[in-house]
Amino acid sequence: MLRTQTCGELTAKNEGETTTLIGWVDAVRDHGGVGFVDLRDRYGRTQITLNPEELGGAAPTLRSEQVLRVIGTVELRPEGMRNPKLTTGDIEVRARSVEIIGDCPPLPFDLSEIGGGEITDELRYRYRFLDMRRDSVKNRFLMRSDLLHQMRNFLHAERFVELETPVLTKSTPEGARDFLVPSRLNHGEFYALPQSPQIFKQIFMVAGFDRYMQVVRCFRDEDLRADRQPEFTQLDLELACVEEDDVIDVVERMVAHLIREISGVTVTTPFPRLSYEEAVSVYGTDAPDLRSPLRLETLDDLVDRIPFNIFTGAVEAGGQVKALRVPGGGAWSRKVITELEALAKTYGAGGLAWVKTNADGWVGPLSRFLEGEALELVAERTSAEDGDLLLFVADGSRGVVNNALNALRKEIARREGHADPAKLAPCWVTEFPLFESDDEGNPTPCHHPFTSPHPEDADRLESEPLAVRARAYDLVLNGFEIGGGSIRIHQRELQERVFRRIGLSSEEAKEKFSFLLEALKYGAPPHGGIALGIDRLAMILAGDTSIREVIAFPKTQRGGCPLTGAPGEVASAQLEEIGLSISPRATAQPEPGAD
RNA sequence: GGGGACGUAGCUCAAUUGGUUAGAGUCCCGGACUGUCGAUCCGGUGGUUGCGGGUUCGAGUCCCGUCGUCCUCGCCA
Repeated sequence: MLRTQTCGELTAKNEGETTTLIGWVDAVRDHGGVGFVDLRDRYGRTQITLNPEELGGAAPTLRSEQVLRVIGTVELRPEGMRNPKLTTGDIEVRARSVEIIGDCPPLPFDLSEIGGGEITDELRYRYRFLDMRRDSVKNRFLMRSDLLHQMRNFLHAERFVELETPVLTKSTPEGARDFLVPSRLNHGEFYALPQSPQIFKQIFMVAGFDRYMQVVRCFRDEDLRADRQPEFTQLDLELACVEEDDVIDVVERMVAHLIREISGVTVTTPFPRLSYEEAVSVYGTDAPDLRSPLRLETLDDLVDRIPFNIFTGAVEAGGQVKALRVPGGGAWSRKVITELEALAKTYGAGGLAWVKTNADGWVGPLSRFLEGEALELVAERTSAEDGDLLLFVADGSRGVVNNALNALRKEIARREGHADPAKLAPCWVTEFPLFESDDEGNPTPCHHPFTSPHPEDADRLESEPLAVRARAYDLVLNGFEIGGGSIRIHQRELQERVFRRIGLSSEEAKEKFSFLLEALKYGAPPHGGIALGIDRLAMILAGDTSIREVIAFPKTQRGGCPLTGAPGEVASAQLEEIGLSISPRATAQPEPGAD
């Protein structure tokens, strides 16, 4: 080894020892006759004392982030010079040799975590190797490493088998847009990168592995968001001979264990469970943030007694009227409410109706319609009290009402301090519909086409497909979907009925999924599983609002990698090899000075 | 594809109603200093105001376009 200790382990016990350390220059404090260097590595910081005379006069010029190899003696610091903030703060290393073994130019940005403003993400990711030297960034990746380690330990102890699946696989018709990889050996044909290893893991169940796990990269070519990257990591699980409760049980024991180990927080099990219908009704979303106590109330049955034609019109059009009660919101200004209305409008709401109570009684634009009996009914339904604000969204589309109110509920939670990142509120959402209606009104899977219908509803698959519940469940944490899974279809006959229902002919089904259908013929046990989004889980445990913070080399919103510059053009010879040519439109650059 | 915010020194930011030579901190370079731990003090270098066009006597500031970053709607089985 080139070093005898790390920068985090020398203490008073090592007094008098000779040590050799290697680390980065964290700070230089030069006092002329004496100088100090904080040497930093992954494990900590150690103060080096420099005396120009003892170093033979010609001491090198030291600068931040150079890599130094220091040979010296461990000495106790003089009384009053100790630094209680460092574990190595009782000692210092008096250098007799300092060598720059990795020089470093002036830095493109300030690594100091104290003072200074925020650096733009693009710059941080372009110089991620520098960014990661900062404690706050480094610690996120150490945490993520612990998280994966704890997951594997837990699951291996539960007799899961870690198996791998291909990255070059086959494009499937459903779901997100695939990333395609051209085949050199088969011109005109393409692999697809997996959106998830769904079918492979079901085949592992048919093979009898019984309990499968994999930490696996998945790819979806869709637009990016703060919580979505084109490649992301899942913890993928599948179990044979199980029902919903078995999957839910093992996952919530694991998640409670992870949260305890990583965050030191105890969450009680079992986690709360809500049906999909209940979640949408009460929170306006299938991924509710249970840290906020606010609830939505449906007023559809009261609109006949509220003389406000926007409300009655919404219900007559097949939509809804729902209210959100904000305790204490009576004190909120018109400006704040206008901001909330603007938010609601981004989700397609025509406007935001509201009333509030203050010393003048009920005031607000809606108050002239809400009087007497109507007011009493609404106040009773929403449990409104003096000093409250009531917000109403009415629309002919239930989706608009729920999306807008979910956004308002989250925004209000943020403003009221209910979105404390240290609080962790997991829940399960169950009994999703098996299908939703696509643009043409045809049923399309809510989850994926291998999800088993609820046994009570299976006979309505053909007659009332949209009313069929699925044996699907999502794990939600602080308003983020961090996992989703289901009990799968393990009978070929039922699987073919579902394919038919979503408009896949038996030829198409055979073409796309013949390997699964084939496997299901050969003795498939009942099975089910789940996939957890590791990036999102790590993000929440780190208290962040973007998964980029816990991804080592993330992509920008346009899908670029600031570090490597990917994606990039390739040599024409490479294109020829795979039999591809690029259409001119895609590569045409406006020529400077043209026209 | 749509909406919004931002883009000024390597970095973080400022610049009054459109008005003189675009400033400060930090970094970097030089100097002073034997106990600092965000060392301090003195001096200095550093600018295509993202890019292109327009309005104007005059544009960092106003207008149009474009590029980039971030947030978001659509999209994400």
